[in-house]
Amino acid sequence: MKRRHATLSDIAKALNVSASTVSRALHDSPLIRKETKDSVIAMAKALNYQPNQQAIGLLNKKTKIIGVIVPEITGYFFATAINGLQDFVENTGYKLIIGQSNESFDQEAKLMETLSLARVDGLIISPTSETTSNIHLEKFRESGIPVVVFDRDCPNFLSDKVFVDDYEGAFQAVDYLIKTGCRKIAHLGGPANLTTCRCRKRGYLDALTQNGITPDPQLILEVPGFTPDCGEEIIRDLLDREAIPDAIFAVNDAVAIGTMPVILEKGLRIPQDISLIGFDDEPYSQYFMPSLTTVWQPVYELGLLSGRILMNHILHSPEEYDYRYELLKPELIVRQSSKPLV
Amino acid sequence: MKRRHATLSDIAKALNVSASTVSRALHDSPLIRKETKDSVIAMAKALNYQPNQQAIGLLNKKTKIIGVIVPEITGYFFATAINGLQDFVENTGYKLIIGQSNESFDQEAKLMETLSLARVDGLIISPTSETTSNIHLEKFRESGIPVVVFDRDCPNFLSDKVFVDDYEGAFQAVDYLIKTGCRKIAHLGGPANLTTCRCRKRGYLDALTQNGITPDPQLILEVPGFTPDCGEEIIRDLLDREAIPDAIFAVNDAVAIGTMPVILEKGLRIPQDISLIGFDDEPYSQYFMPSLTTVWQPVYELGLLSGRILMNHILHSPEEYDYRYELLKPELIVRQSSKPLV
DNA sequence: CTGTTAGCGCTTTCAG
DNA sequence: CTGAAAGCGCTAACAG
Repeated sequence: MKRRHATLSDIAKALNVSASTVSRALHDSPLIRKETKDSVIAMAKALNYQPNQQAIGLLNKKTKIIGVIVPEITGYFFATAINGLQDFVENTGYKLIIGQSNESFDQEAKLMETLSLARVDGLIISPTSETTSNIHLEKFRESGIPVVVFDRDCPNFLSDKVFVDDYEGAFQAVDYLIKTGCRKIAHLGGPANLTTCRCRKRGYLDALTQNGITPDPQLILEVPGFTPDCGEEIIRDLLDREAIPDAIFAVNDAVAIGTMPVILEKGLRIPQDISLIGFDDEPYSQYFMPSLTTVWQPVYELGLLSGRILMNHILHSPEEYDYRYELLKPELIVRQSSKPLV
Repeated sequence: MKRRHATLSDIAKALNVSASTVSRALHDSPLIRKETKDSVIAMAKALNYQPNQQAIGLLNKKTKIIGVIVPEITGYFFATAINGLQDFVENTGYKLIIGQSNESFDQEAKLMETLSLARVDGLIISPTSETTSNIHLEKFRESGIPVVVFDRDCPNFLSDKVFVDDYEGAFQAVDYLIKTGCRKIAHLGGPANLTTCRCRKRGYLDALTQNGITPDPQLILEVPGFTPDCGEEIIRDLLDREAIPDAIFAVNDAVAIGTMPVILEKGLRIPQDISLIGFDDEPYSQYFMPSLTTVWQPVYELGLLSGRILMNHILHSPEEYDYRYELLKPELIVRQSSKPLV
């Protein structure tokens, strides 16, 4: 049974008043007599009135929707960030439309097109590993829609930005490896186009050199993606060489975990022969054996803060706006896949 | 620099024609002369015209938004289902608004309120483990908004439904355990209010009895949630008893994985002393050691099909509608945490 | 082939 | 205190 939604004038007619009176009453305007208000409110409830957001939006040019674009949603990292985002946004009356770029620039551009059409009031985005141009973002900003870039940077694009200090996290991890006696530390890095991956690599390199170790190019590898099979594949190459590393710092937990079966299968022990450190602290990482040492990231906060900053920008959009730049602190979580400090 | 979005009449004015001509031209109406069309299209592009969905929606009472409510989004299961859903919906011009109920009935009800306010054209929902009443769903249906229930059933609620055959998956898993020589098979079941959990339990029970084994109530436990620590906690109780099971069938992979460290720590071997089977086939499950035997579910298809059915209902909503009921087939994936067939 | 008009549901002047 | 009227951007009769 399809019932039309009740409208303002439905209430107005039922009460023999005008639509504007009803509108004002519902907005608790001081211009309306108490009794009128009460009867209006009662009738609204009786008719199960719900204001039509589209009409309101049409009027004040707002959709109360914010767009989110992430590379993917099935992994722990972005799903958790979205979680934080949503928990914040929920209480503001805003809704989230989420799109996945699948690490494809074209899909990302297409999504932005869709979101632009949907007239979102703001955008939160983490770019793909293919994204090198900002034209699509610039177009968004030119039409006055606030944008927050999070986790992965879009260099040269001016906007609010919220990141995790990847450099610091990587530095700590590698520094820790060195302090536990490791010298030949390999790095399984991610796609070099991503700022996160570049930062982690820099952290790795700096930790080495500051500890008097010359980085060995042979030990610096790049995986094409962030899944366990990427780790599995690349570790086979690495372990087939004569000089085997005594530690591995992987770009994330998934890659690290992909290496574990191969390492053990070669008769090597973790951490006695090879220490292993990941990045992200995924929920499962502590359940592997040995449990995985990793760098925890404040992902939930990352999403939450991005949401807070965007909403702030949307609601009190000033003429002159100072873009924010936030850097959240990660934390090394030591478990069994690395040796104890000596 | 905030530029107003171009409107139909902007184009009309620039070309000295009426707004309706522009509208018709843009819709490629046969009533419009080719030259007019061309000039309109050119001008639309020049002004970067984007039709205002809110105005259109206001007119034809559609938002082109469909609401999605899932218990959570950070786990592999629902994230992947949403993935499938989104991949389908993407090409239809519809957008998704996703909400998480966090297994709370109140949050679920509140989300439905929000989605109703947002005037979504349809709803896809997997209810919480607390949901026992359908009043909120009924209200939705009464206002004529198509609903698809997926994965977890809302008994007695009439709508399209898409599930995985949990009974069948569980039966296969337990039958396999028995065929590999296990007799004392424990079940770590999930919240009994969930149809999925009840079906899995029934599959477990039937597999036992059909193989001439009397179920042992001592071996049938219930975990409060779906995380590894739930498994960790409950397995400690179980292994503290004198009669230790020779196999465990867990409600999902996460719970199964939570038990692994405890089992091994007690000096028991998997699968020689205890076979272990999970449910879901999460991405990491094959990387544990031993790798986890599990029941794979067609999650992506689950989401995709739910989307397809909903869109079909929305687009060709007939007067008389036969609700669909789809049951997708899971598949047992045998790995190292269970013994080979004898 | 094209223009005029009305109206989707709501808010907001401007008049009473 | 309340009503009438205009308009957000678009489409769909109804006229030419």
